[in-house]
Amino acid sequence: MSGLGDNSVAADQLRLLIERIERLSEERQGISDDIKDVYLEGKATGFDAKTMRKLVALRKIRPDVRMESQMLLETYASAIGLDLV
Amino acid sequence: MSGLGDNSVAADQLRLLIERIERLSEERQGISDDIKDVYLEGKATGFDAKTMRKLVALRKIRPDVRMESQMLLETYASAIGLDLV
Amino acid sequence: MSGLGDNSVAADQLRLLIERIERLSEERQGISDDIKDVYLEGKATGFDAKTMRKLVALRKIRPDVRMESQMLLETYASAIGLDLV
Amino acid sequence: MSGLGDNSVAADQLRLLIERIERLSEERQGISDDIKDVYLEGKATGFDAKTMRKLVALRKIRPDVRMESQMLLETYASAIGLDLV
DNA sequence: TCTGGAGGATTAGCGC
DNA sequence: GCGCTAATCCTCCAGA
Repeated sequence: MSGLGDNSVAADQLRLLIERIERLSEERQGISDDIKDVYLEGKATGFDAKTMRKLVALRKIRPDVRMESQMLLETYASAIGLDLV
Repeated sequence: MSGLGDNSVAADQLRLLIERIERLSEERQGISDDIKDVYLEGKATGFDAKTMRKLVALRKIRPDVRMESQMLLETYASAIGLDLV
Repeated sequence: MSGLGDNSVAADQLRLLIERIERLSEERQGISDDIKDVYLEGKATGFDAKTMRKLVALRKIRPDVRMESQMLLETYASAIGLDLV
Repeated sequence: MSGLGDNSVAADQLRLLIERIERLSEERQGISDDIKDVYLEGKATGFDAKTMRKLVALRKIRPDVRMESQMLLETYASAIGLDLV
């Protein structure tokens, strides 16, 4: 047998791996749901969800890198006459 | 003040929401890393990661729905002469 | 001047590049719309759009590769007792 | 027969639809390749591709909408003490 | 309105 | 190391 017939050791290993992944995926999904709830809570308090997402994304970037990117963008924008304000 | 000046109540609320999201996101990222590790472990044991992913995806679908889709696909494939085997 | 001030040569180059990209993007969007229309047409004729998408995706894969993947999937599915049929 | 057996009218319709989609997809892919080339050309001239992509994305947004979003972002950023500069 | 799915963009992993 | 492909993420839209 090639090692993957039913009940073989390899089959068991595979099943266990798949089940571990599924368990972890469920946990992750639960957290994703929690995150969604926080955004909804923010929205209910009057905050704009999209802007909140931008904030979170920006804070993930190291300040120096973020500012460097921003300056480059402003340089380019100015060059082609795009007003970022 | 419009409610979002520094140190205002709203500003505090916003900061707390953002921080909760960041904490949850970190947790989720940790789990994503764990999942990735399981795939790597499977790969190291000789399993094909892409196929494992397909398995996980298929198992998320209810059997009757999955089979219904599969039958429809086979009907269409046969109609245009595509050999699925 | 650093080479990107307004009206500089570099600024002109940048603007031209951006405009070319925008033109191409519009063309591409037009084609995407056409594709969407064909799916809608198929749907109106009674075909299932999702299954049509699967067909298109499958036909992009070389037959030997596709069958190889399918066989591997079936092997794995059988090993963990997942009924694909 | 349910209308999708080989050589039936429906089967022909399906095949034609699929083929139209494939033709359009090829065209679209060609344009995508062209776009990629323009970015490469820009990169070769010394421009940063990522920033160019940002420019293109920003120009797709109507100025008033873009500025409105930017102002909101700055308000939020200031509230939580994030320095956008 | 809000939920799910499709499209597009970004990013990570892989192979050359 | 870079370019390419594949996967994930996020946004947008259609449908309920």
